[in-house]
Amino acid sequence: MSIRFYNTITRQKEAFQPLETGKVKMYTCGPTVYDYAHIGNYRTFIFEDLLRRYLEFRGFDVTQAMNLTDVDDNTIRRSRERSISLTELTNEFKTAFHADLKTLNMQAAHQYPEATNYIPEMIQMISELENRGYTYTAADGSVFFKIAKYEQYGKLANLNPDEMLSGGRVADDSYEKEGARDFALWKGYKPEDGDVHWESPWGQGRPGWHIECSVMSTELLGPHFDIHCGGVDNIFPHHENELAQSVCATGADFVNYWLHSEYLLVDNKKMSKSLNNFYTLRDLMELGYPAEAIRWMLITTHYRQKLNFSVSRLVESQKAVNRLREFFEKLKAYAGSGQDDAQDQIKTGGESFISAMDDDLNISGGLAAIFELVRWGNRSMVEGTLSSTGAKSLIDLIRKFDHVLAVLDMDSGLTVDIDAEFIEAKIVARKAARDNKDFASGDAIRDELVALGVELIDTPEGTKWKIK
RNA sequence: GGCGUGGUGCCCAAGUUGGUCUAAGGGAGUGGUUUGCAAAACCAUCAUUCGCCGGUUCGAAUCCGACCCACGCCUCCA
Repeated sequence: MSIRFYNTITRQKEAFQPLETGKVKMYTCGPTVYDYAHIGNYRTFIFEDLLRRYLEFRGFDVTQAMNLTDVDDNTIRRSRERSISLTELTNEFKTAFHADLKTLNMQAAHQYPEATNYIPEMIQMISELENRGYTYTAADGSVFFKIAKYEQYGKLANLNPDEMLSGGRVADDSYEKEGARDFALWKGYKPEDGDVHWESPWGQGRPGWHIECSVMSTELLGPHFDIHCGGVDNIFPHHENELAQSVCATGADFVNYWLHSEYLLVDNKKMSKSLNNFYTLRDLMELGYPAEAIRWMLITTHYRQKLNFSVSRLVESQKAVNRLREFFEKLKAYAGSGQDDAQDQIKTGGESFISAMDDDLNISGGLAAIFELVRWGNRSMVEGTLSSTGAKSLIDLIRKFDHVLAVLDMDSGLTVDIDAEFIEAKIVARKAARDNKDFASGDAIRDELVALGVELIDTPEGTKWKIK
């Protein structure tokens, strides 16, 4: 059996076959760094994290590049609004982005190419397109890609260029184009661009949005690579345009598998900056929702399924994480001496997980396999039939699963306004009361701490506490 | 107008190349076990039913047709 992915360009699931055996090269569209990313944005990034982690789980050597768009209309406009330089603005949000990735326990990409570091290469690719006759230059020094010259245009998005409506937004476009659907490779300088401009064969200006990804993916992964991902809103126009540029410039095939994640919704509407219905990661953490609950919520709905965000889902997610973590902790503390080495369950559990996840990352099926194992393991521990080697084997398997899920070792990111010493002192006082059978005093201490957001858990190894 | 996705128990959600679905898994609920309390865990229970109508078939959540509803894309967007 092999891994199968739903490929946007063929609109069907296909067996995954990397270009080079055992190695996967993936390019994942990253953020435009003009503001904090919201959790809808993170849904896509976390899907990409899941994809990469699963490929690694299956033994592939993965190379991932994620671009950071640090020059475009939004970044320029925002930096001027704030009267700071473009670099100053984008550095602020690059830093914030990396911090958020860490909070959500995403693996760092191997490369984070930034658009402004690839201007010469972009000019080179545009020149190549010009040489091959795919461009024209407008009076203002802008260079456009002539989609009429590329007969495959529209294949990825499944759009027929002749039937595409010319909406109001096109009329707003102040660049001079021959065809309404042609897109800018290079934008001639305009006063609104301030000091953001570079010298080019077509005069002062700045790159169009799409060219950066064609150039940076080619530079870092080669002209032809395995997987390209992003949110479904990138299918058109961004990825369609990238595909056109790359194929026309290099003459090579571009991407073998296009994978796109669906939207995160709020009240059944797309979460977006323009609808102003978004939450940032920081917003949610300030409201007291741990990062692990957020990660779990985003990861456990299939990536091609719309996910309706709600607070109750975060609460449910936290409980699911807790169930897995409690199981893991119980296994580690298990001291029973049964005879069952759990080999049958480990075999079927592992196989079920893989066969589900191999099918286009069917995470629900994968989780079902894990939780069936959890229930069996808990029962075996309660009944004492599990052997200590069985417990160790289960721990190893859960660790492997957690390479993919990546929640067990997460820092909750939560804090309380009281220090650990205070809590420890309360625990000692409570123990003294309980040793004297003074349960009323002991319970009063428990209640006091609960009111402060701290939960006490009595275990055979003593009383532990956690932030609730 | 063109293209596309989805409607499964109280909530989330898998299953949709027909039978093993007497519909997985998580959360909530209910009843038990365990527990000084709490937490966790375990057991039992929780859809004769898969938006609606009709059809094909020995057999349909899964195929076909019509319809209803929700959402998205058609040059800001993850």
